Amino acid sequence: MDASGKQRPTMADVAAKAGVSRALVSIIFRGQPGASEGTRERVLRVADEIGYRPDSAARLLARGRSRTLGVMFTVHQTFHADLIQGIYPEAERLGYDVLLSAAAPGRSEAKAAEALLSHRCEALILLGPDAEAAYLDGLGQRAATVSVSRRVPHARVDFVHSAEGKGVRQAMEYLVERGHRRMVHIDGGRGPGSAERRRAYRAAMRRHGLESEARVIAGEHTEESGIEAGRLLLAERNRGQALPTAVLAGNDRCAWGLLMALTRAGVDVPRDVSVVGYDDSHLSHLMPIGLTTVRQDAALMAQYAVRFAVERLENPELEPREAVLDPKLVVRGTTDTAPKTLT
Amino acid sequence: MDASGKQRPTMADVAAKAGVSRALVSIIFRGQPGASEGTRERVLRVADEIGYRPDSAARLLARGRSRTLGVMFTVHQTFHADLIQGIYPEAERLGYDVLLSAAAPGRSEAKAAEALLSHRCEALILLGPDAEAAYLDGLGQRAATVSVSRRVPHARVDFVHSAEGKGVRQAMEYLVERGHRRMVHIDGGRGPGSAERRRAYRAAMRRHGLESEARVIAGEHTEESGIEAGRLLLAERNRGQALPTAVLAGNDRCAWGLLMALTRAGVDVPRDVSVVGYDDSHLSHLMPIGLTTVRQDAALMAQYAVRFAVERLENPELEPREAVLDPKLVVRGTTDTAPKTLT
DNA sequence: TACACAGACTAGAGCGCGCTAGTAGAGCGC
DNA sequence: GCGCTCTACTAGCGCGCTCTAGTCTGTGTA
Repeated sequence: MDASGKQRPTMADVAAKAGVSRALVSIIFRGQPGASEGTRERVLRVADEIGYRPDSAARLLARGRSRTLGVMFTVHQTFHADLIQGIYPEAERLGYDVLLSAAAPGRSEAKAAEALLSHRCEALILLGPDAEAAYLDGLGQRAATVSVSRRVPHARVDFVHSAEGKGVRQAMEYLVERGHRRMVHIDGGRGPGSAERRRAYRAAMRRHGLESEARVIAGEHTEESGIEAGRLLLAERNRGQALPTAVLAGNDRCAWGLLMALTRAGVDVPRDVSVVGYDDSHLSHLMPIGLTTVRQDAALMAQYAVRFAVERLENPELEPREAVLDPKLVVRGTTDTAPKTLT
Repeated sequence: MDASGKQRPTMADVAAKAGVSRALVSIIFRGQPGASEGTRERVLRVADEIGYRPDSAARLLARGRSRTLGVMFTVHQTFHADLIQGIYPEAERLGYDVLLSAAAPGRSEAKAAEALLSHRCEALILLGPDAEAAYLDGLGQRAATVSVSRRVPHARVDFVHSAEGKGVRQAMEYLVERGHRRMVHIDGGRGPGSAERRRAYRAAMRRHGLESEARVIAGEHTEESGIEAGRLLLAERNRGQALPTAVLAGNDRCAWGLLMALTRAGVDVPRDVSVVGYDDSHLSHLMPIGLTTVRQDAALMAQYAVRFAVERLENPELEPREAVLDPKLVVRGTTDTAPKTLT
């Protein structure tokens, strides 16, 4: 508006125009007591008129604290999107700002994390981090740090995850009850939670006397991985080997890929093969028949992550904590009783 | 390290410990000339020892400029993930920092954008914004703003998109050449680019004398939408109506949903129905047979977006510009010649 | 010897805000 | 009138950095 240029207006501008001191404007914008109703309204109106917005860099510099949470996620991980969606409201509720930084092919987690730190995030929430434990511990020393889905032993890092074992167990019980015996697991490699899921799968097979049937196909938490596993199984079938009657995928993305591969090859899911995912990422309920999956409550995990971060901020001496959320098998359309075949 | 507490070390600490002035440390950290090689090394070593990291809030406050680009995206839009991945390297190349802010159910685009602005982003890159043109124009007045995929007429906003018309035309030509006549379009509602795509579809149908066959099913750029359209078509078939021989989806997510719906119902793609997507988001090549789609080069679009933002920053007087990238039909496995049926 | 001049370094103001320590004035009891 | 409290407000320092305008050497030149 001013001919003076496009400089962004500051608190001083608002103060001058409203005929009060800078300090009072500050008080008003922080919602503190100490200003009369009339002045408050007038100042806010003036601020609005000249388009004033608080400068969070200055604000952040002035009060020692930034009240900002940094969230590191990985591009293309749909479950991360679910988590992010849950992080915003909880952070807002507690009066914290949220900054996002993505890891991607070509952009390491370290780079993403450093960016957050240099922007003065007080706490880091790492979604399924893949970096070395030593590095993550280092982050934990520098800021309140919460890891979601990935356990980081012996590190100053809080940990939020679902009870992977329980989830897998539920899925396996469900399948066994429905007559499945030839059940394969596509694992998630070194992805978050996959070690536990793998272990639980093996334990479940053992418990039902199916050790000889147990089979883990090495995979990842990606669609590619599911497709590849599907191709592998189909190739085996073409060589005369029987398909498994059920597949427990490492996560939903993997299940999704597998599903595509099987369905496109004319395999009927769930008639011929049952498929179970893991995550209940927002896509899972979309498919016409829906993906049977183990639900991790993203919103709740997000809430815990934010609270852990904030509580650690308020009390840095806290010992690293762990939140274990109970996952829950969500039965949809990709599972059925085992096909009647001779074993 | 110090018993004095966990205060994060500042430039003054480095200066004191290295026995030089704060100013010199600043010079060194900015990589400016004016310090001897020896001092430079020593200071950097000391800084490393005490774990000093520049505080970008203070830095940003001190120099007028933040050299930070704010990127607003929508959670769960896979194509946005592709774009983000492309934005980082280009921004880094030009010496800019990147901050991300997500719009999500429950978090409006305005909120996301304001967050970026208050963190002093100098420029905004909006990925497929959905807000009102007037609001976006407002943003354009306040910061260098680039919209990707969504045209914002009469607004102070640069625009990067692909030539939607061309892409659709290529797809339609391809289908017509292969004998398709009953071709349906699932549109993207008011999603970015969908108006143009819809227009181009209609024009193509007209050009081939297929006006009477033209049909647009209202949709969105989501998997749900594709599934729903699929259900609609299947329901029609069950009432005796013929399926279309080809479907042009509003984007890849929609195509993906449609594909699931059709395949699950026993419809063979591409034998019975050909499906074409739009975006070439990173999933499209994953499916076993791959999705035939119109490629928008995400990396290139990201580059343009970043450059536009930076150039506008350097020269605010610039008239709003538009980058139109040529899309390209990528033929994969979801399209085939039209089934031989009597029309 | 005097003087310019480069290179290496420093003093100190100021970025926009938060916050502590105040002040001015109204209202009240005595 | 005095002291007191309470509300409404203000002065001004300091957050950690950048940047302008220096100072202080040592060296080359007349």
